[in-house]
Amino acid sequence: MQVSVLPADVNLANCPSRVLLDHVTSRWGVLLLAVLLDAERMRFSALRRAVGGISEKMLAQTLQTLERDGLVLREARPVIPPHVDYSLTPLGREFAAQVWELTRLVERRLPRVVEARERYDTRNAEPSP
Amino acid sequence: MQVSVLPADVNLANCPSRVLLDHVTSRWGVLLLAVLLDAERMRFSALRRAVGGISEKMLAQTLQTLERDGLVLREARPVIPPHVDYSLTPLGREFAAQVWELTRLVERRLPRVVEARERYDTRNAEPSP
DNA sequence: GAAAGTACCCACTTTGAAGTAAGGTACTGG
DNA sequence: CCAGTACCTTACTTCAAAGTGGGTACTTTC
Repeated sequence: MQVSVLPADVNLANCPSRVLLDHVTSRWGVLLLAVLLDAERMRFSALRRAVGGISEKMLAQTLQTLERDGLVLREARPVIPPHVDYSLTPLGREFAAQVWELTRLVERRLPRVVEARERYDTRNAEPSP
Repeated sequence: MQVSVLPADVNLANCPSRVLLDHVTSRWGVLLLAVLLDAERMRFSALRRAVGGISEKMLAQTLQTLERDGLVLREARPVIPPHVDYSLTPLGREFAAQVWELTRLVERRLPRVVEARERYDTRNAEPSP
């Protein structure tokens, strides 16, 4: 029996790859992958401190999504107080490398973008109120 | 007078780079940048056809955001019917190259992610109903 | 004995991103 | 003369993402 596995295409509206793309480009997903690439392994509260502004809820939720997708490995040691380590899987490292580059590019090119916005705004200023 | 230009850091909650990151990782922003990298130059309706499921509103809105950020160049020829070409600026090409790689990686690795999700779901199935 | 660290979960509310639908313009082809 | 093309804009609505504030269970430190 023939199981049809069409190649994924993000440009198709109902392609499952869209969901994965949403996960790895999500607001907190990008940042978590990037810091995990720098860190090898991190605890919950260290991640919370590393990613400015993330809430505990969103941290837990995003980590679960990435874990389910096989990008993040969760290792809990049943001690008191609880000790949980998060790290990237080999698969996760592939994605993290990409988004890491993207975040660095964003940081590097921000000044140019700010200039571009200023140019755009003066060019498109209201001509006559 | 000293104008302080701190280096941008996406891990800081109130860093302006967060906004730019949101733009280039937005649902439709990623896809538009990626198709524009493949195409050199594209018209509005061609983009609409290329990116499955995008509405005219979101297409116009996302293009405006990317244009304002200096990533996309809009060239309108005042003819009837209107003819508008969209292309990447050199700056835009840098970002597009990154997200292009990311979309290809997503497509390539989707099968592994699907497997990972199945493993996760059976492992974490409800233990006793 | 009170507070803080540790890693969460749950319920509730808010926000904003996105979808839907319609209108508008100035023409061309049937 | 009506439909269609091309490129939008505006108004209204919806829905999921995210924020808020609480609780847990146990230990160590002040």
